[in-house]
Amino acid sequence: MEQNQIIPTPANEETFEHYAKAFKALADPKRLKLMNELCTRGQVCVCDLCEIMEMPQSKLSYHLKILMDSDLIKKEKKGTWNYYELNQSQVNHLLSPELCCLFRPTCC
Amino acid sequence: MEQNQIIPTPANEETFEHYAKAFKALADPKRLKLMNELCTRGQVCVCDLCEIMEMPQSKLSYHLKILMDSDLIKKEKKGTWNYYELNQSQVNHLLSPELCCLFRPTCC
DNA sequence: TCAATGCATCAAAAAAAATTGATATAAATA
DNA sequence: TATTTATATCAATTTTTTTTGATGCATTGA
Repeated sequence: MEQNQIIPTPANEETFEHYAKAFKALADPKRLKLMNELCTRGQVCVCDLCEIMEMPQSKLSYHLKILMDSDLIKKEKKGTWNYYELNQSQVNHLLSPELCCLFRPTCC
Repeated sequence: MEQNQIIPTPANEETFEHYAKAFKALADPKRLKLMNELCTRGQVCVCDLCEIMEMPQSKLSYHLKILMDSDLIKKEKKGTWNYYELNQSQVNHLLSPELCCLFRPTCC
């Protein structure tokens, strides 16, 4: 799925659906803030994110799921806690280097 | 607004709102196809786009407006016709080089 | 085993976006 | 000037997304 070399993507319906879904996940200011927090903090568990984002837990879970479904973030379970972090390779695949300081941890 | 050097973007509410709006414009498969058509064809007028996209005119105008409002496309009026084309600098500002073949005309 | 904590999911309600058909406006042409 | 063509916009409807509060399921620790 991910590679370093640029391989042409076919311009078909399926491709547009795929990217539309990814951009839909990015199309919300709270989710962008969420990604930015993960970008600067690294791994964070849901309960900490609730406080950081000042969001009820069910709402946060909803938004985390949307980001997960587009591979923009990753989850790691440690005992009772679920830790989330940015999925750098997917972010880099989609977004320009200009957006590095917001969402691309290794870039700046 | 646009520059070649990378200047850090502040991670505030306003910034997230701004990019959320841009990604929202990209968050629809028809609009992505539209951008891809403009990418490969260059300047196209609305009536031609209607046929290319197989879309009623009012619907097309709606989607063109959304792309315009995020600066992803540009309009040029020539007599009775309105010609639309991709706004390369904005596309490049947002999207990764990997997406070049779909939306970045000069790239491939 | 029992309570408490962390988290996902569900159903209902609210809000936002997309679609549709109709109408308005402006330029071109007869 | 009257008609046609190209396009934008509007209001009503439909569809999709988001929010909210409740519930359920693991896991931990008493």
